[in-house]
Amino acid sequence: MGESAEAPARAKKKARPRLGRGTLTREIIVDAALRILDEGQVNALTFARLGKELGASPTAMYRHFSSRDQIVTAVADELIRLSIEGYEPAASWMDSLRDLAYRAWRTFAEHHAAAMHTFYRVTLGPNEIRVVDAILEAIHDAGWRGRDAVFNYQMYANMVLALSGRNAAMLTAAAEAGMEPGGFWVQEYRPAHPEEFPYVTELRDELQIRDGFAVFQGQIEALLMAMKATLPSSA
Amino acid sequence: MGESAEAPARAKKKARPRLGRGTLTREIIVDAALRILDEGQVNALTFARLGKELGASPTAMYRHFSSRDQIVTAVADELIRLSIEGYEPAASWMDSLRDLAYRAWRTFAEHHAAAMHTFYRVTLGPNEIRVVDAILEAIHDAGWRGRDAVFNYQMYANMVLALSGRNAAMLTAAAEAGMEPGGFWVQEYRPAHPEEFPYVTELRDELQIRDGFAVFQGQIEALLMAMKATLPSSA
DNA sequence: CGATATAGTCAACGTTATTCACTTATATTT
DNA sequence: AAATATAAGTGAATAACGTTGACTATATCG
Repeated sequence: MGESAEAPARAKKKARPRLGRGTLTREIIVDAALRILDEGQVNALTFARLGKELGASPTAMYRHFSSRDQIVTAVADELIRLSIEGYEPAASWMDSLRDLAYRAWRTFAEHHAAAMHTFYRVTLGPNEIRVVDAILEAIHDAGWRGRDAVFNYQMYANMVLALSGRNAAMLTAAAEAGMEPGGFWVQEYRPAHPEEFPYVTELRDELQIRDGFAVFQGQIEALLMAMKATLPSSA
Repeated sequence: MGESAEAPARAKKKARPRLGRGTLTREIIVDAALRILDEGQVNALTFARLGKELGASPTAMYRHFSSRDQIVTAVADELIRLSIEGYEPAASWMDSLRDLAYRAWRTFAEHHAAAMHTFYRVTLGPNEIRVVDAILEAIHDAGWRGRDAVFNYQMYANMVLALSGRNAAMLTAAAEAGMEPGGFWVQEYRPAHPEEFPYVTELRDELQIRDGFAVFQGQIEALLMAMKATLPSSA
């Protein structure tokens, strides 16, 4: 056994001591995973990278998750938690739904690489059910019940996730390609025969608008307005 | 030289003869890629799989595309082409936009694994500009011009892509997990403390609805209705 | 203090995208 | 038609990836 403690840095490769027993938990791993994804690259989340981030062996994660996919699903539920942290129902159901929608947009934009992997998943996790209940509460306050309530819930929730998710995916793809954040909102067409595409040609300059959030706001307002118009007895 | 033609099957491993020069083209590769993705698995599209599908060396693809990502982008433009094949403007701008929306939904659902990789990309390809022009034509017919036209175009196009794309992603994830196609539209919560989530508990049974297209229809109608309501001079 | 199960580690495997040196089929030139 | 050039298909090699199984240390319980 000798004096291995004397010059450990010079030793073959074993610089890192073994981690203690309770060092890793699901939460710690999920936090690290989110931190790694927040650097922006879609494929940055690898077991090797997780190991480096936590000073652990890459395979240590398998003691807490049975696959990479399970880690991603846990990150998805964490994203949901972040988005509803501190949420309180507003005075009107429309304001509640607006608030929840903007929260999702903001969280997904902030953690876009993580959101890209998660926006189409149903985690069935502990936080997801909280949001679902919060949305259903607003729907209930508006006056819908039963099947109608669920249909309106579906239209709203699915739309918020889809729009926020696509924005996150575009942000990630833009970062990956080295473009500026709003890059993928810009559509710059230079057709060989402009006369074939008169409308694109006419609006060439205006198509460069890149304020994704304003578009999102417009879409949410459109849905809320249409929902309100179909309210059973709002008179 | 010699009589290698006599027993080629017995030879070491070289069963396949070398392909002729014009055998592979971008189109042929894209078609094969789409065929492979249509089998349903997200990660089925590999160079090895492409090679097998085309009877070619996996690395042959690099003579026509410089990376896997470029193949996926080409598949994206092909999806766009498929979705507008045979499209003709309808009598009213709303019917045109409905038609284009349903086409996108159908194409994305049919080729969901491919759509999952492509719905957030701006391909700037030859087919994309055709759809953009078709949408802008309907917007023009409705009466919008300039900046307003572009904003309404953004709301519409972004929403159709996001909703159809999320549906495609859910279909793919469900296939991957061995669920039935509508699996991810079902949200079945069994909370430990039902009284904490009264609205989820009350609507437990109705939450199992799985008709994604009906929801999509509702969302599109909501947007069209809201757009119509803001038309400048429709009176 | 010693047994035991749990959590972290290490080496290995099969796949993956990508690169590079090569070879051969076709198009062009003479 | 023969010679040449060049683009297109090939195969071996590499590094990184997720996952597995055998191992080994450590915290806790009796």
